[in-house]
Amino acid sequence: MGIRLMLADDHRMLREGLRRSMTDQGFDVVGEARDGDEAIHLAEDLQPEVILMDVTMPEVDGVEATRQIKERFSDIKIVMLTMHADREVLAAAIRAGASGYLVKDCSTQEIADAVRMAASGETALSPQLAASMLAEVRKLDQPSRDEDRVITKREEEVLQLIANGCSTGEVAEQLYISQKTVKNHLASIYQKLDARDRTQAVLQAVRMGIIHLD
Amino acid sequence: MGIRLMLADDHRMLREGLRRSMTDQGFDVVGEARDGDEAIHLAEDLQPEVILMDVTMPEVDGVEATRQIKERFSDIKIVMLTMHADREVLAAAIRAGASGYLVKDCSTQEIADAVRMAASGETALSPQLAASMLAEVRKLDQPSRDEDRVITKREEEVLQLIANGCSTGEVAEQLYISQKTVKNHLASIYQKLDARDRTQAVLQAVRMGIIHLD
DNA sequence: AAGGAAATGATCCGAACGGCCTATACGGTC
DNA sequence: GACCGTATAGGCCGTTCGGATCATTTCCTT
Repeated sequence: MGIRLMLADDHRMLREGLRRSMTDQGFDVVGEARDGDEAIHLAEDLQPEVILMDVTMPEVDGVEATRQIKERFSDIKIVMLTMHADREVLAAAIRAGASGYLVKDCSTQEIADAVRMAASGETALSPQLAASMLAEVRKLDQPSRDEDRVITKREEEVLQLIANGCSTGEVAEQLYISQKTVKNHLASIYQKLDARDRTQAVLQAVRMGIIHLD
Repeated sequence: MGIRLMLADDHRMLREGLRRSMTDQGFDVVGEARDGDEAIHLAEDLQPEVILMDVTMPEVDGVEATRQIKERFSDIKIVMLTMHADREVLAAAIRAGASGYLVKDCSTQEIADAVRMAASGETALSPQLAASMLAEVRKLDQPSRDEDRVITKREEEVLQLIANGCSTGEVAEQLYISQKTVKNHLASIYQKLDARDRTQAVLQAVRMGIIHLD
């Protein structure tokens, strides 16, 4: 029999397609998980050689599931699947211990190759995510590096709290700083984001993806 | 030969899986498109009976592509595929003229059934999106009717201008009304949206889809 | 004809906001 | 050691904001 493979994806359509493709490629698909939690438990029971794991799944996402599985069963290789080439997610996946990272828009052959490479201990990245990225990723390994950061971490905290509905005073309380400091941070934010009040600052930050709406 | 089917999805993996599944189910897969633009052109050339169209695609999204295809070739049936059950998108898809709406987490059999139903003029919705939704959607079909409108048209104008960066005075100028009236509208908005200041009001309105970020 | 919602407008007032200036402390970098 | 950015904090001041209350007109529905 071929390499013992397990699938983890919350979309049945994709699981079915993968199971057929991978079986045809000579792999032994020993199980399918519908979410990250199930993936963790099934990995323990089935002990597959390689797991093809989707990034976005209910309950526990693929990255976290990967982290937990690699923590307990470090010889299980995990190839991540994702819809879109996202550097942040790629970095997180590599950090979590993934042996590969594939964009779903790749051929059956490419997936099969990646699984075989993973099984033999190599790392496979989607052709779309060239090797050039790898270096960058290693560098960018530290959680949200300081370069190209528009506003500072503290300013971001302030802005996020404002977006969450806090007033200046409430932000000060939550961060254990004075109202004046909060206003200082805001003034700095206004400059950096080219905003003239908190409303514009928050909107601009949302547009730029700096902060998130609940 | 079976029903002439065309696929439109930007993920090759999904296209390959679908092509195999649908071919097995007796359909005649006559073409595949990688984005909305290609889907529109291929639909014209191939004149398929049914198109399985992903919602999220580059260039032109599935909903817009559906709208354009139905506008010119109203007898081509389109079944939308989506990753997640989203009422807003569902409503948009139905408005655009889609004959079906499937969540990707459904079986090959369900997809095949939906395609057959679409071909015979019926509307198929994912079991996950019960028929109960349909009524709601049809009701909500007219572009922003007055009922169940949270804030009035005027209030919406005010809020949109605030979101665009206007101060109270600037809103007043643009709408040819006094600052006081703007403040009155805002006060009314705060009540309705459960906000205590313009920042929260705008954010809440964005969350609710009442206003849009540039 | 009556009632109600929407849009318009006003006054008063306290609280919040934003601009401006200054200052200290800490951590890096040159 | 000097310098720069960040985080902290204070004061001052004029502007803006939001709450409360009230009035007028128009339009739509009852």
